[in-house]
Amino acid sequence: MSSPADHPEPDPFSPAEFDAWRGLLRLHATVTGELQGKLADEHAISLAEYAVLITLVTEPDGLRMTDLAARRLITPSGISRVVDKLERRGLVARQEDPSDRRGFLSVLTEKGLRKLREAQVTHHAHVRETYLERLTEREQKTLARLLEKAMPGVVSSAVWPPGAVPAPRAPG
Amino acid sequence: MSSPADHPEPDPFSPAEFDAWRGLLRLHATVTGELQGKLADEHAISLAEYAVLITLVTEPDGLRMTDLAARRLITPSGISRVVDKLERRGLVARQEDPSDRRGFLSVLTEKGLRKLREAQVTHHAHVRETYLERLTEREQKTLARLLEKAMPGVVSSAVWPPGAVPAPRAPG
DNA sequence: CAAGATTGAGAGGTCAATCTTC
DNA sequence: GAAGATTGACCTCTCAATCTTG
Repeated sequence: MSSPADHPEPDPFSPAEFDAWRGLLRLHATVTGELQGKLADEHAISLAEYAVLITLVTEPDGLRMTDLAARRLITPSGISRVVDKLERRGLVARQEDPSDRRGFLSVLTEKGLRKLREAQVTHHAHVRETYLERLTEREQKTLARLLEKAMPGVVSSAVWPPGAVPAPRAPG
Repeated sequence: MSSPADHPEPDPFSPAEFDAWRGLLRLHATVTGELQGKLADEHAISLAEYAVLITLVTEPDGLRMTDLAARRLITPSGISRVVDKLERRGLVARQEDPSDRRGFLSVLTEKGLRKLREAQVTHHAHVRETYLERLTEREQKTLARLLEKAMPGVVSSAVWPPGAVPAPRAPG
């Protein structure tokens, strides 16, 4: 016969490690799971699509597909399909990259901007209600500082993973 | 013409809110993304499968499919398919629920326990290297306390969502 | 008829292969 | 030949429908 007692846990998590890991997983799954549903019901948009729109709104010149993929932490293949869907709905547009004929730039359209601003109300309200609202500003800052310490750059870096998108090219 | 300036952000996140939300998303995506790859390469197991095994190891009598789904925050449909895969590989077994002939219990097999213990080494090492290791025990506790305050029960509740799994039935 | 579990169809992602341009 | 983008094959999960038992 055999039981879990015969196969002891190798190098188990301490209680503090266990709580910090499980809490992160559960909170993330709960917030994003419900958020997916609300965005789909109220705005007919997925969380992945929302993430693409919110990434592009800060890039008036657009982003190359590969860079957009790196920012969203999905593959070029996956980005190509998300952008396909958004383009069919007129929320983003593909433009040829004038500096490299292999590349395409995804840019937010006027319609995409309006859609983003509508969806953002739902998004922010939900994230606040289920996560941020019960923390003081000081606690939010402490939490962000701990996340940054756990994985340097994860909060402070303008892009993630760091260095995925090069600094703006010097003119000429 | 129109530009983002004409569609101002409605009720935007404060810097503290923004950092706390973005840091959570990025850290989660980075840790779990790489973890998926390592578990697949080294143990031929997905993160969803690992999560099922780690859930069942604490339940010597097994869990009903619906309860297992609630614990893993996926649908009964999804659990049915994951358990199918694990059962074909002999890592879990389905047993008829003696108290309700509609139900089935998923139980961990001896082989599943061995696989879990092997995978756990990879899992814990990765989570420590990319997340827990740069925090002191005190910081890990602070982080867990903040997550718990943000979403009460998310750390402290033995099961999540709370109440998904009923207390053990009284004998008889 | 309600609840537990499963199945078919579809959405959304990955990897490997392909095409075009550097 | 390498890099950027896309497509085909496949995998996993969800939703809606179905089957069985309470």
